[in-house]
Amino acid sequence: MPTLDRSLIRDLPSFRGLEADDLDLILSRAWSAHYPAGSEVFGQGEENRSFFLLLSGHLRVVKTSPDGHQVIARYINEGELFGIGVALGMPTYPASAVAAVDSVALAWPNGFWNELQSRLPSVGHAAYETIGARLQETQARVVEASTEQVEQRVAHTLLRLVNQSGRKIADGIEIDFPITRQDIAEMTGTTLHTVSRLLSAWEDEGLVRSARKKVVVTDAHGLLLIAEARKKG
Amino acid sequence: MPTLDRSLIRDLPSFRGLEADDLDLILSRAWSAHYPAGSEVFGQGEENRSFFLLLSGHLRVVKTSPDGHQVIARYINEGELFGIGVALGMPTYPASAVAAVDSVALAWPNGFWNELQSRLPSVGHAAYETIGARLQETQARVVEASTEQVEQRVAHTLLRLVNQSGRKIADGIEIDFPITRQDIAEMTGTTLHTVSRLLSAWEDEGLVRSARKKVVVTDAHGLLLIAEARKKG
DNA sequence: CGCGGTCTTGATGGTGTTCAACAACTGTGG
DNA sequence: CCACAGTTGTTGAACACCATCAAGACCGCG
Repeated sequence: MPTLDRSLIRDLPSFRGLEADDLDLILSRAWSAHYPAGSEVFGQGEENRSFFLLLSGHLRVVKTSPDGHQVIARYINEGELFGIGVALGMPTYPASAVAAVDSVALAWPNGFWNELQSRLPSVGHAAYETIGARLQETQARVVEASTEQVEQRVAHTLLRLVNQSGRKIADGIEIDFPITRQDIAEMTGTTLHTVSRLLSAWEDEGLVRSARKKVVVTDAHGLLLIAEARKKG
Repeated sequence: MPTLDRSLIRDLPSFRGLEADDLDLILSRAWSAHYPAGSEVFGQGEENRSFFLLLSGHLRVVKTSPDGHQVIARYINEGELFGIGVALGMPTYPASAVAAVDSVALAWPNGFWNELQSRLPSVGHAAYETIGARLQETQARVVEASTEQVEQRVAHTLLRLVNQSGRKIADGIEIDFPITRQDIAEMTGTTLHTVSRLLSAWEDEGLVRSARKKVVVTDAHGLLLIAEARKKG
């Protein structure tokens, strides 16, 4: 296997400002793997053995409830760490990670975590900030789920998706990976039927443009108005 | 101010196995404060300056949404760390902490965190495990909120409360602090009316016994059956 | 070309909110 | 010590939201 090149990770937020030696140390312990669209990087409940960094592609983080319902916890974008339960002492992965498109990831053995954290504290720090951001996002979702109507939740979710994984195109911002009505339903706790109706209505109002496995937000501000709408003062 | 005594923290999970010297170091940087029932330890959005450990009492962690809705994120019990956003690099507190009963907490300046983590890694490790457990719990709540009916969510919430903060009494397990229908509603994303109806029904079935600001689970197994009940196969 | 996956749209009904009124309890101040 | 106000809890009735059921259109792929 050819040695991994520093340029792969040099410019990522997690490794910003490291020396060439440090990058080489990190890469010397890493291996890379390709995951075809639809394949699983790790499964919920599996023993936590490695932590990862997504080099290219997009992953879906899916939690399956005891009664078989699927919930999409979040999407992972290029350059993000994932599967870092080792930083929180988790013995197993709490969710599955599935490639939404063909993806490439770096992986390290969990045993490397302590060494990494003590020799390059800035990397550990960055990882904990990532965790903090995700915790906040998860808590925000609890608040949304507890207080908002379906319409507002779907609007918020679309806005989050374009913020985190949006790609600017001619007439708006496109979600950068294939996403179905069912996927959006699993992020918002509703059904694909309701999502379909909402997207149709919003398309009529000129807020979004959608097609098969594709959503473009054409009027983020208008969508925000719906997301923030309060039924009662 | 009299020096804080080692016995205050010696037996807590976070500090298990530390030497007397280590405990003294930790206590030398701490101060303690009393919070009357209903008072705020810190407020959502305030600058994150300190982290805390609850010595006695119970706290409610409350998030207020932009449109004014309150959601109870969790309760803090005796011996638990809280307000440890510093470990995740959070600049402000993401929620408020309110004393549910008269409470006493130790506090440390955030600046002490790095020193603590490097000199006594086991404490840092314990804190990260606490964060991991809370993250998992929060994610479980997202799944519940997205997939379960109100009745199941309330049942799950009661079970979680008695597991985390239950006190065994003659005929069941009592939630160890005053809790209203409204509080339970804010933990489950419903209204106090619905909670009241459910508790009345469950009382008739002999699953719980409730009074003003008080709930006793008398048949945890029966409640679990409701919590796990699936409407559709 | 046929099949499976995706999407749309209508009709119907149930769950749980909302609105409303009142009862029970606690603490306070006269 | 009692009256009163504020908080907490109960219960009924009406309706809104959205899940569910149902049927079919559309699209891409093997």
